[in-house]
Amino acid sequence: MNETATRRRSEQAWSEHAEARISEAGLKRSVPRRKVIELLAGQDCAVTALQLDAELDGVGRATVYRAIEQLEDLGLIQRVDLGGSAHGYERLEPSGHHHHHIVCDDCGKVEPFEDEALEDAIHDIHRKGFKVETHEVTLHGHCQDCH
Amino acid sequence: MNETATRRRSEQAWSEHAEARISEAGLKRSVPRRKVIELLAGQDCAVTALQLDAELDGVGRATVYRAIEQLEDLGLIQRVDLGGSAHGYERLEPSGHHHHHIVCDDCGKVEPFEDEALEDAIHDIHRKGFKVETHEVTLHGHCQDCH
DNA sequence: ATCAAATTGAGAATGGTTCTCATTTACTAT
DNA sequence: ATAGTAAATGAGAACCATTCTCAATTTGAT
Repeated sequence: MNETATRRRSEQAWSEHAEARISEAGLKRSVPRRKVIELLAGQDCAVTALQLDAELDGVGRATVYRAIEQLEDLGLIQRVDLGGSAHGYERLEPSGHHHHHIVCDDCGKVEPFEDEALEDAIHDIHRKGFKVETHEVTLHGHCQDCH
Repeated sequence: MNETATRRRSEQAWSEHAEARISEAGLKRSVPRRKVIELLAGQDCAVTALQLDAELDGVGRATVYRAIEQLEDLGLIQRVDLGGSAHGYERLEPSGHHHHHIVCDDCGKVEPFEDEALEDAIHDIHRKGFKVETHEVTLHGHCQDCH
């Protein structure tokens, strides 16, 4: 199985998972929200609310923002700060598998990366009085083109 | 020497360092910008542009934002995303000493933390084509009061 | 088919940030 | 000191991202 096929299966798993969680939470399965979920399912990295809105015909902007808020509250997506003015959002896989980001502060280019040792170090952090659910790591610097 | 005295000395070192870097960059030493620097120097954790503006009489909002942009470009402060609508900013010590943040996604409470092993893991990350300058780590979860 | 509750879209309102521009201030060379 | 010049400023307009409002529609359970 190639990479594209693997990703397609994971997308499907996530959107089904998301729809199921929506129902469990007592919310209805509406068409516009499903469109938002499907679009998020197909992204490789973070997208902004306005990017989603621009891609979705027949879905109001308010609906996009509302869907994002609900998905975030249910732990299905995560907000990430990639340096610009708008926030990005990306899937949280049920498996826990995820990446972090490296950002060029000059041109704004964003690349995802994964690091096992980093994950281990983060999982070893325990703070009294806090139950940690997710985490976000961003490296800032300059890319080759801007250096 | 107690903690307060240690911090006071570090604040002073930072504001002097910041003023010096401002001059080196060919910028003038203006009174309003100095007020912004002094106020940033006295903070224990991240503050927003609007918080700075509210504290500073006789300094225009635009000046606060301009000062923040310049200080960020010079690597003297760092922007951090702490979950709310506005961005926070905090000093980057010349020594490299810094903390990260743990945020309660329910009430918005923010606590700083430090972790040596985490820093080591981050410093071991190398990405071809990128020169990493700074990094940001945020843990999200629920605090005792909200759990 | 009926009903109540959830959801929606359009647009207004808000909050945070950036821009504009005429005036003031800081540094440099006299 | 003084004058010249470029940087910096404040007030408010403008802008972008986000949230709110509300009447109309859709959904899921009866």
